[in-house]
Amino acid sequence: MAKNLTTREEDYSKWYNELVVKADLAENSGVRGCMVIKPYGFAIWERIQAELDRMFKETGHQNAYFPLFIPKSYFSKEASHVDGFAKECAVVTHYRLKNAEDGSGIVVDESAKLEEELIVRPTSETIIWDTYRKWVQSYRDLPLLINQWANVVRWEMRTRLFLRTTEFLWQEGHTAHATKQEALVEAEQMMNVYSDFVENYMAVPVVRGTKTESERFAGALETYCIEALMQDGKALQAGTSHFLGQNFAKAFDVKFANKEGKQEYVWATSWGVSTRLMGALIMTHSDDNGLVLPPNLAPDQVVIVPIYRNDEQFDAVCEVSEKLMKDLRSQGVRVKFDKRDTHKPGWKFNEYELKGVPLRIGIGPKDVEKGTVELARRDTLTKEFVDAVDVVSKVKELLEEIQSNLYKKAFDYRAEHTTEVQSYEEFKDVLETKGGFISAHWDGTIETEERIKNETKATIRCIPIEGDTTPGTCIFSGKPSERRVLFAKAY
RNA sequence: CGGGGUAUAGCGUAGCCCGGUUAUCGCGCCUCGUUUGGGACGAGGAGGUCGCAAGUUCGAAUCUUGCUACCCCGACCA
Repeated sequence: MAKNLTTREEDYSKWYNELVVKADLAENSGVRGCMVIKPYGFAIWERIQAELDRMFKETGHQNAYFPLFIPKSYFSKEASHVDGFAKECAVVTHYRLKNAEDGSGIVVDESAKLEEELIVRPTSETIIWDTYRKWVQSYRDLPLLINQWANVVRWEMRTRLFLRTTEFLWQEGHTAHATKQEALVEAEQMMNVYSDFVENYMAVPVVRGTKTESERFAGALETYCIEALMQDGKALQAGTSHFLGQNFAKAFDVKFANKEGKQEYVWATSWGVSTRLMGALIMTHSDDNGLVLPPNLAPDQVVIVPIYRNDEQFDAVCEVSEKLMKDLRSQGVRVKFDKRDTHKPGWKFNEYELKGVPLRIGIGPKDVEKGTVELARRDTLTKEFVDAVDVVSKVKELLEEIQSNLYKKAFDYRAEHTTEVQSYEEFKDVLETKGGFISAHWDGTIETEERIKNETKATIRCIPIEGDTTPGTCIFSGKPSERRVLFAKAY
C-alpha cells in the first residue's frame, strides 16, 4: 500500500501535516498562517456545526451575528482581556487604496486613515457586551442566550493546519444572567454539551475540568474545559467555557432592574469550540493508512465501489449498487456510489481509505451472481462477504460498532497513558518516556506551576471534575496539596 | 524578533562548487489502445519569466549585491 504517507512512528507531526493535505481536508494558502479548508474538510466541519448547533438550540440558545471589526476603544475597556489578546491582534488603519504615483502598483492611501483603528476580532466579548447594554434593562430580559458562528483572527507566530491558524472558524456563545449561580450553571452546562458532543459524535474521550489561574481565559473568573489526549501523548484543549463574573458587565455597564427595582450588573459566560476540533478528530483516530472518521461525523459513511470488466457487467453491477444505495439512504445512511470510470477499483479503495470512509462496499460480477457484497471496515481494515439481503442491517450495525470501537480504542489509549506519580523524579521520567496525562499533587501556586512548565514543558491541563481529591504533598515544593491535578505537554 | 535553511513545470526534484548548444528525472495532466476484485501498461503529447530586481560577462539557473516569500528551531497561543 504505497501511499507515501509518513508513518506516525517516523515523525508524528509530519504524518499529521501530510494527512491533512493528502486526505483533502485543507491546505496552506497564499496568506501566511491562513488555511484553505477544502470541500471534504469543510463537509466534516459542517457536520460538527450541524450537531452542535442543534445542541445549542436544544439548550435554549439562539444564533446571531456581530461585526468582524471592533473599535479599539471597546477593546481596551476590560483590562485583563486586553492583556490577553493585545499581542495578537490584526488592526485596520486605513480604508482606501490608490495607484502609486510612480506607477509601481497599488498602495495604501495615507490620506484615508481611520479616525479610530478597528481591531479584527480575536473574540467578540467586547462588541457583544457593548451591544448587550442596549438589550438588557430588566430581569425580564434575562437570561440572554446567544451564539454566533464566525471567523476570528489571532496573529500567531507559529501555525499548523487546523490546530493553530491565524484565521479560524468557531462558534462563540455569550450569555447574560441575573444571578451568579445561573451563570455558573450555564458555563458548566456548556462544558457538558461539549463533552457530550466530542465523546458521542467525535468518539474522542475528554477530561472535564477547570483551568488554573494562569491558563484561564483573559477576563474570566473560572474557565471550564475539556481536554483530549492525542496519539503522540500530547494533550489538546478541545473546548472551553468561561464564567466571566461581572467583569464585562461592569466594563460595558450592562445593568438590569431586579424585581425590587434595584439596578444590578448582569453575570456573564462565554464558550467556544473551533476548527481545532478537526485536529483532535484527526489525531485521535487516524492511522498510517490515512484518516479514520467516526461514522457520526463522516460526510460519507459508506462508499460503494463497482467492479467490472465490460459495459454489460457495469450495467448489472450498477443496478444492484443503485438499489442498495437507495435502500441505505432510506434508512438514513449517508452513502456514496462512486461509479466514475476514470479510476480503477484499486485506486478507489486506497483513496477512500486515505479519506477515512468508515465502510466500503465492493460489488462485482461475482457478487451479482452470488447475491453478495464485499464489506470492508476502515477502523479494523477487515473485509467480509455479506449476503445482499442482509447488507442494510449489517451496515447499520457496523456503523454503530465502528463508532463505539473508535471511542473505546481512544479511551483505552488514554487510560494507558494517564499516570499517577508520587514524586517529581517520577513525573519527569514518565513525561519523557511515556507522555500522556500525569496526575500529580500540586501546591496550588502559580510559581510552582510556572517552574514545572519551564523545566519540563508540561503544563497543568486542568483540575479534573471527576478526580482524586485526596490531599497530599506537592511533587515539586513538598508543600500541602489539596488534590491531584492533570499535567501534560500540550498543543 | 533572534539563529539556520530553501526558492527550477501542478507536486517532488537534478543541474549551481568549476558560467557555454534544445534545463534533468519521477509523479500528475492530455490523446490513443489494451486494462479494471488493493494506487495498471504501452506509445505519443502538452506544460518553464530557473522567486524578484540590479550587477559582472561575449554568454548567467549557475558568480556578486539587494529585496521578497516560504520552511525548520527558540520566545507567545484556542
